[in-house]
This record gives sequence, C-alpha cells and structure tokens, in this order.
Amino acid sequence: MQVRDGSLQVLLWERAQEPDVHRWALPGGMLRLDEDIEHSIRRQLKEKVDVRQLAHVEQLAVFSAPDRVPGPRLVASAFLGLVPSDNDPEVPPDTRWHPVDDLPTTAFDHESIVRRAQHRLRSKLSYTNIGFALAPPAFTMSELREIYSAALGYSVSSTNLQRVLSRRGLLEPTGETTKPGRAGGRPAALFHFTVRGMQVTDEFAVLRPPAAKTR
Amino acid sequence: MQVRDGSLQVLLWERAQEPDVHRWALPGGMLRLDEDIEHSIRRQLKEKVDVRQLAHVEQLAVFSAPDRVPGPRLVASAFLGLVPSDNDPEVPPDTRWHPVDDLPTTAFDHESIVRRAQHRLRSKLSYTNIGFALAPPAFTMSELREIYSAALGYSVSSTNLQRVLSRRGLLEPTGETTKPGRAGGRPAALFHFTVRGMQVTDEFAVLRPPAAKTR
DNA sequence: ACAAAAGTGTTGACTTTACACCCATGA
DNA sequence: TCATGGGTGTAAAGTCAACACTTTTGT
Repeated sequence: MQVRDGSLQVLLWERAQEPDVHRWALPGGMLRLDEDIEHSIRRQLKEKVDVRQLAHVEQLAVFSAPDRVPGPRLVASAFLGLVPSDNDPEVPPDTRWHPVDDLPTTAFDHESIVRRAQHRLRSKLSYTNIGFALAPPAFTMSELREIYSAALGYSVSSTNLQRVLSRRGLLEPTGETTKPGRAGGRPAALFHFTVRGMQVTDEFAVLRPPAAKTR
Repeated sequence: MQVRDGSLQVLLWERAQEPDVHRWALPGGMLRLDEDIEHSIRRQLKEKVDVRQLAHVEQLAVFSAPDRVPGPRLVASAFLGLVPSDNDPEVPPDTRWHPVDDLPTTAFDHESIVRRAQHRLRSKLSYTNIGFALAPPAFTMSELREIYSAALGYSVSSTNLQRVLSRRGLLEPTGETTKPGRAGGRPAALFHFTVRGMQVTDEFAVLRPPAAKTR
C-alpha cells in the first residue's frame, strides 16, 4: 500500500484468466520450498511488479476457508507491505494502483484482505511509528499531515500530529527548510523520523506495570 | 493457555518420536481439506487433548522458515486459544500444563510461538475485553486481580482494575456475594463480564477522529 | 500592508495511578 | 474490639484535541 494523490491506495493486478477473469487481485504467488513467506512476498513484488522499496512488511492473517478459491484447496497467507509516498515503481500494464475506498471488483476474497490491511494500518498509526514507512525520508509537517490523513481517512491536525510524534521522540527536525510556494507563507521546517524499523511506541494504554520506583 | 495455580500456563505434549523426541510441543496437527484452520484447531484440541472450553481463539502468526522442522518443508499457522480458569480438562498422560515462565525444552520453534502468544495476550489485556476468556463466569475482584496479574506478569491493583473495566462497561455486579474466609473480612461482591466475545475497548489511543460535533 | 502558510501557547476535558480512608465480617 | 480483607473517595500526574495567537514569507 502507498499514499498517492492524497489517498491510500493498493496495487492490484487484473486477472487475464479464469477463474475470476478481469477481476482485480492482490499481487502474490506460490511459495518456493527454499524461502519463507516474507521472502517470497518480497521476491514476487520485485519480479512481477517491480516494487522494491518496501519500507515495512508484516503478516496480516491466513485465509483458509475451504471454498475461498474455486478448484483445489488453497491457503493464502496475506501480508501488508508499505511503500513510501515518494517512490513510484514502474508497474506492468496489467497492474494499477486503486484507492482503498474505491476498489474495483476484486478476485476471490481479496477485498476482505484489503479491508483487513487498511484496518491494521489505521490502528498501528496510532500506537506505533509505522508512519515512517509511508513517508519520504524528509518531509514537512503539512506533508506528513496529508499522509496521515489519507491513511486514517479523516483530517489530522499537523499541530497535534507534531506534538504527539515529538513527545514520543520519533520526529526530529533536519535543520533544513523548504522554499515557500508562490503564494508566500512561512518556509516549512523539514523533519525526519528518528527510527527506521517499526516500534510500538504506546504500549499499555492501561494496566501499565507498577511504577518503577525511582530511588 | 490458561491461568492455573497463579501463573499463566500452556498445554504441551511430550513427543514420543523423532525428530525432537521427548521435547515438548504445542498441540496441533494437519489441516483437512474440508475445514478452515480455526476449525481444525478446535477439532484437534477436542479429539486429542479434550480441551473443549475455548472461550477465545485467534490467529497468531504463520511460521514458514524452510528449516523450522527437519524433513519436508512444513508451514505452521499458530493460534492462541484461551481456557477459563475454572475448567480443568482431562488431558492425556503425555500432555501437561507448563508455566510459560518456566518452559521445558520445546520441540522445533515452539518456544518462540509461545512467546509470541504471551506477548499478544498481554497486549490485548490492556485494550480489549479479552480477560473474559480467562475468567470464570462469575468472580470476585480479588480473583480477577490474580488472573490479570498472572497473565500480565506483574501485580495489578484490584481497585484500579475494577475502575478501568467498569468505566468501559465490561463489568457488572451479579448482586451476589461470597462468604468470607475463616479469617473474616468483608464478603466480596461477585462480578461477571457483560460481553462474551472479544471486543476492542480502547481503540485509537491517540490520533482519534475529530470529535463528532454533538448538535 | 496584507494574505498565506507554518508553528507555538494555552486551556479544558479526560484517564489513570496511587494511596488514604471507610465498611463488613469472624474470632 | 481487633485483625482481615473488600471497597470507595480523592488528589496528582499525564495526555490529548481544540483553538487562539504569533512568526515568516511573497506580492
């Protein structure tokens, strides 16, 4: 998934064969005997759709209903992969990015997989630093605000976004600023995330462990 | 998993054959063609170890490293299942409950699966009503306190536990009370959970949607 | 000077922990 | 009446959303 043109989008591939011809499917394929599933996902995205810049990949769920696809029983292990908004992989002609809120007719149970991914992403934006995987290496707070707004599906205040992320030590000014647009306005400071990999930043909303008595 | 004797325990089965003879393994088995994985798990627990009272079952993760078990490649889909502390299934002689903080030598990658399950449970105790699946149908706050403390691995105050769960509308007094022990003391009120299935009760720790303007 | 965009200060609402205190019972 | 365990009141700390206000730029 990626935030592009102000909305959260997912890369889908139009099936050319039965079953479910012309319906849109998630990229993926068969697992080789010598690789684990995450490795397989990365390989297929690279080989088939030229997506190499996955800033974050995580397991979503296994879909194992006996009738989820016609024909022989097939178990799917779904993953969520995030691409930073500044990259634009050259995808093949039969694939396209689709806004999550305006999906075409999907193949098999892929729509429910996309829904699950969207839900996971929304939740994690709140209690982890997962935003780093959607954002470019450096950004203004306005840009980050748009990314978060697109992914969450509602408007976020850049003021409060900055405060929340700063309090958690996730955000750091690079020192540089951007030029203002033609309309003028104060130049925006550039920020970047301090941590690369995903971390839980707000564990234990309640029922925290007892205070570690200082002294 | 279940809280028994004041600690969080997991049911393991001692392998009688190579590979990994005499090491302890999680219960499980092969997936049939006509069932989904959750159905399979419930079936195997029922048939093999007589565990029927699973108050909650959820997917944990897929383990797919090519060398996770010797021999032909085998992908495992791990689940977390919770048994309320008031039941004591009659398990076969080659299985035993083990405290998660004192595991025996486990087979294959099963220790990391247990760790993952423990982590998942701890997290969810904080932001969902998952405690209902560990507790008996009715309980005193002291009893619930012990269950939560065992599962979380640190001491929880029954005062605050009650308040947190009550505020969320998860807890309800049954009206009944218990007899005090021989040492005296005020009789404890009995409570039960208002909701049976798992629900997220504390979504959006931060970055909540804008207030739905009332009026 | 004015509009535009970015950033800061501040307030109020809400949670949650910690702890002092009160209540009901058996010996 | 005292010890014991259960339950309530309350204060202090922390977090967050909202919004007014200030800063910095281009025209």
